[in-house]
Amino acid sequence: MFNPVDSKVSFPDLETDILKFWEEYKIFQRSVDERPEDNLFVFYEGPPTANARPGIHHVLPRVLKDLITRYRTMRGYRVSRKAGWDTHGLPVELEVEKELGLRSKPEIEAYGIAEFNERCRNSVSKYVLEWERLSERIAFWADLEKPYVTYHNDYIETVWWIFGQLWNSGLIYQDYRTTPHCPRCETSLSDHEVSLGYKEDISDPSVYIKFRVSTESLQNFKDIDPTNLFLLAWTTTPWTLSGNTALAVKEDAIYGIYDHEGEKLIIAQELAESILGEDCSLLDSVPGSFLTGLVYEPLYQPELLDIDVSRFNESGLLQKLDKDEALNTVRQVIPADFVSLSDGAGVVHIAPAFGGEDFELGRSHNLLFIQPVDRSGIVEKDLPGAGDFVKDADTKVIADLEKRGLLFKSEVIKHTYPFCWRCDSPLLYYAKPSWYIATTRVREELISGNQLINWHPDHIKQGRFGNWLENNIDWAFSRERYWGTPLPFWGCEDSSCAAIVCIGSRSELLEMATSPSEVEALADLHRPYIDAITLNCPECGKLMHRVSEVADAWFDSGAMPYAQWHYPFENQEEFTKHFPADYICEGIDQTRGWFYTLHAEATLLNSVKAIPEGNAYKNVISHGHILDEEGFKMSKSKGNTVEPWDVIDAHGADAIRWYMFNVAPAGASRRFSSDLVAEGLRRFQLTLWNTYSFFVSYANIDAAEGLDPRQKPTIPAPDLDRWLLSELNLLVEEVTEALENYDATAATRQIDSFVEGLSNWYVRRSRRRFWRGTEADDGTKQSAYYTLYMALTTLSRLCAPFIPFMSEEIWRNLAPEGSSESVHLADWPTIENEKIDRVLSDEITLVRRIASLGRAARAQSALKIRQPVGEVIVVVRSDQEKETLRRNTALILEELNAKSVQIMTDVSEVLTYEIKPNLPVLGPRLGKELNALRAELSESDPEMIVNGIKNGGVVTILGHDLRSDDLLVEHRPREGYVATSEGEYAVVVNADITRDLFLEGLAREIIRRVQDLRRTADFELSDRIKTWYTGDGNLKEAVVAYAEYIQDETLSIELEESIPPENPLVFTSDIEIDGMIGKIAVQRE
RNA sequence: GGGUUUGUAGCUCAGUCGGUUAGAGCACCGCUCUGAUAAGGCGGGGGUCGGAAGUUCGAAUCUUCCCAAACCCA
Repeated sequence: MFNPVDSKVSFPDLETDILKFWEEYKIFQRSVDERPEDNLFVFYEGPPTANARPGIHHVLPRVLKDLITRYRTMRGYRVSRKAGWDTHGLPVELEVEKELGLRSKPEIEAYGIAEFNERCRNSVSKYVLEWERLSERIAFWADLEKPYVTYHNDYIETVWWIFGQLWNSGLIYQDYRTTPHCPRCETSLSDHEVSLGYKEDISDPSVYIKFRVSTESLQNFKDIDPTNLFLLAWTTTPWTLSGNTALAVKEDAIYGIYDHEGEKLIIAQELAESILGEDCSLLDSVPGSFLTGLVYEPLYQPELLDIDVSRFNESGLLQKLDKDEALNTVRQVIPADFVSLSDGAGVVHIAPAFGGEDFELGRSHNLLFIQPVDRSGIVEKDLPGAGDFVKDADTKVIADLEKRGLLFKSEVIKHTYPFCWRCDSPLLYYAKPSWYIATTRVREELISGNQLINWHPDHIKQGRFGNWLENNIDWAFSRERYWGTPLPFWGCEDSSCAAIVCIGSRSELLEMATSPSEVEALADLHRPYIDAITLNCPECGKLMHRVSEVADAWFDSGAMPYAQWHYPFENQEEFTKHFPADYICEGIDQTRGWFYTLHAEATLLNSVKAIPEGNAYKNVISHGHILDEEGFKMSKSKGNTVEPWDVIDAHGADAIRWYMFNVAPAGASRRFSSDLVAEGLRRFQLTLWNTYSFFVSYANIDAAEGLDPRQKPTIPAPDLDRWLLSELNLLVEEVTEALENYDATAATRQIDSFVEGLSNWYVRRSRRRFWRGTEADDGTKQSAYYTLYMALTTLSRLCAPFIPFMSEEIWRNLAPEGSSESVHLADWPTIENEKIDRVLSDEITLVRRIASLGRAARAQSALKIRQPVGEVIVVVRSDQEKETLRRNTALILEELNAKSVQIMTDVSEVLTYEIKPNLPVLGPRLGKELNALRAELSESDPEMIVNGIKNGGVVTILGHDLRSDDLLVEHRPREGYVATSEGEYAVVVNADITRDLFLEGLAREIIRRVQDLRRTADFELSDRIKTWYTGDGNLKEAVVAYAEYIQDETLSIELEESIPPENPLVFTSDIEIDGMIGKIAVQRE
């Protein structure tokens, strides 16, 4: 006996029970521990940040991770999965800033870094419980009890070790980079943050400035008089003009030299008219390349004002110049591709300290680098607008230039400009020193390593990820922030020594610290505590202080394969065994995120021989995003997230999981739809559940007679059973292949279609075998039970990784004696090749197709299904198909409720033909003549052609010899016949109803009414009854003629023609069938 | 601005080494069946296969350009 199964089930309740079972019996732990230690499948968990509640969009990656790891477990691998939390970084700091009402770095520092970081630490665990609760509820199995946490000291120490390895190999250097900088928060903004703060219609100055060309450089400049010759440049940021160190032109553009009110102006010819107006004359034209090298007089010379001046050296690094060197360097015209002729003057003002393109140009042309504005945006020293914020300095600069006669034109434009999304300050593009890892030095290794990664979807490899690696730039990994892994670099306080050391471990720190006891007392490696530790300079013996920056939190995430084990300080063996990962899975946005940082750090460490392998992972699913109903990404800030608990409480976790796998391939983005979750539940889960429930209820009835579904039948299985077992094994094959290929969607779609066939064909066709009593058994009942039992227990294992709860429920109830107590401890089903019979599969497909056509034909006949018909004629393509159907005659008769069937390959009396050219064959052969042939074919007599090509004959049309392979013959019903056809198949129904058929139809109507009455009376399925009837002569005749049939079908021990007794135990109903009136009654025996 | 991906019925998706009338599920309408089912069956409406041009006997499928969306980058 199995536990009774209610067909009405609440999946959320069921799942909660299963969760208790898993917890009580430690099923997860055992699913790991019971697998052999030497057969590992390594999974890495990409750490989420738990500083916000998890949304439905966090469910997808979790269930994809869980699917593959569960599958591998069942395949016999030991799959340890350490959970992890990503805890550092700006998003965390921003949350805390918001909470505390802090608006800038000075305010944070005034508040206190220690307390601030403490708040950050608490904030990241704020929602850990929520995450754990959701993870558990959706059956995401991971070791949540011993997760790795990026803020732990051990984790930080491993990150330091990595820095140490890279530093020792010279892969780390310091350089400037240009970033969008908020002068009020005094920090760089990420691109994402910048894009949050663009504003339209911002008024800014639009000024054209005259740069005087110095006369010394004009020896050979055409025949132009060098006096009063100016280059005309345009800018919307006059405050950057003091940082100007070059002018850029487009080499292949034409520049004109114009006489304008006695001055000579150089400007792109294309733009001249719009800027100069008509009040000018063209003196000469030159290409931009002719201008390069021209020396011009600077507008301002900060080098005279004790402002630091540097210059890019040959290695592209900035080198500070002394005053004389600075004064001896001229400013020149240089070429640049990015010079636009769509606005401005075609001459671009270059200030390397204040723009990304400018900075790169400075580097490639060894320009001067002058930054007379501090990080809070205040102009320095004696420049115009000194002491003012840059935007306020603009008007003073303009006034100054006007006074000096160097302003050509000053206007105001409206354009789009970025502002800080937090404090609304205008952002400045500002070059700042930053720490870099020379990833470009291992670019070849990054690219060749990528070739070994198995990407899903595969276009990521050469597309997104491959392109990113091809265009790799050095990794700027420092952040001027507080809550992060502190960079382990200490610099000598003596600027003439300027030595830098990198600390690779706590013990090294202890060794080099000026006060080892302070290091020993260091309970937290974060700022500000670490900042207090000083070292003795190994070069000069003076004090060294830590640099102020922390590491990019992405660096932490990429360190996870090592840091999760505190490698190399501990767990060397664990690390070796768990590197690289067999499988990882994250969103498509991680291409430049975790997928890259993992790959980069492994490649770098391998290149310095710190680890034996250069790839951190072998297989990866990069999944698309869950979008909202409008197709936009879900995010907390947009407020368009879906609460996962609502969906779970309504439909259950299995339903969500199934939806995630089934609705779209993992790589595609999908709009979340609760309706589709419900649809999957109805179509798939409930169908499977009801099949299961059907099985259990009948098996329990028959158990009373000693029937055991687990018992292998002694007689050979009927075709239907063989068919199901064949389909089942094909399914095992397909699902296994799909999962080996990390294709969840293909797998679920196969399972879906199997369950459809199981329920709507196998069970429907087998229902009577389960239903009839053992006394009527022809020996195939045992086979039916056994077959369905095999299907359900196999399905339970196949479905276990997808819908772990329902699979568990089925397994726990049905699993054979001695099986593992959880399906998740069981082994993946093996393919029994000898059970696969593809011919049989094709045959049943044909039979189902013919049955479907037949039902359509019957529907057209306007006869109800209960009314038997005399004959159907089935037309198929070949003798082989004819034979197949002949073997399934009984089945077709029953499906179509017919008395006899004729199976033919040619029925010209009732059908006519339509002849079509077989295009794939004739197309290549005939080419252009195909159209003429088509026309001719539609005019020809189809019967003549069919007769012509019969038995290998040839028909000649328009000079072409056509054989049967060249043509397709389709059937059309002749007028007056009820028939349905599809391609070369057709079913014809003879709609003549004889008296006998009519009575049988009536009998079936009566049976139906009795069954209805049984149900209204709430009888049990197996209750035997007594039945009374009275009525119209036709009805009586039908009952008499088909008494035995009616009794069998309705389990009526007695069938009596009389007025039923008045008795509360007797249920009576008046009936009316096509105007024939009667009465029936039933009573339980 | 660049790269990658996607665009097929109201919704979610199949289908593309070029081939005959572009399919399925859901939703909608009609009919039907029912002693496992929240179901099942049969039929119907609903598509310029994102748009345009080209190659070809033939294009949802190949080529080019354009449009839209998502993601990444600038």
